[in-house]
Amino acid sequence: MNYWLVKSEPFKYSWDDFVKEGKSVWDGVRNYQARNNMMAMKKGDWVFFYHSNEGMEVIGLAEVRKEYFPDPTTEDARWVVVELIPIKKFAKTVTLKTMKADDRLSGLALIKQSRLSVTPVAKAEFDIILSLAE
DNA sequence: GCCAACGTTGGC
DNA sequence: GCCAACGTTGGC
Repeated sequence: MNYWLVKSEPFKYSWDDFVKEGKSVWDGVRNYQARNNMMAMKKGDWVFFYHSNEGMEVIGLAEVRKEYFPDPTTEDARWVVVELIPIKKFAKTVTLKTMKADDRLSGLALIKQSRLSVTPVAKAEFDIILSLAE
């Protein structure tokens, strides 16, 4: 079991949109590192849902329902998507500020590679963020 | 294959 | 709105 974090600008696609649809095909990723992370996702992996730009916080937990397949929004065979389903919205969101201030999370890929839209989260980091969210 | 120019992301 | 970080493109 692995853990991940995906970013979305809430004006484009928010947690509420995600819940309303009940699932999401994570399309439009056009970055090799982000794509490689999606290709490493296994069914049942857990994924933090993060709001970038507005909010700047981890808002909920999702799960990988379908492993990677070709991105239906492009003819280009290089790009793939995964399908995610919402699990739960957190009682307390975890802000970027909180995560940056926590020494235990200094290695978080979200912080170190701030532009990457799909990042891995270590088990220890996952547990810490989850504990801050409840 | 190098690197300057350019575009995009996202925090502030 | 600004700009740092960084990925991509294209000329050489």
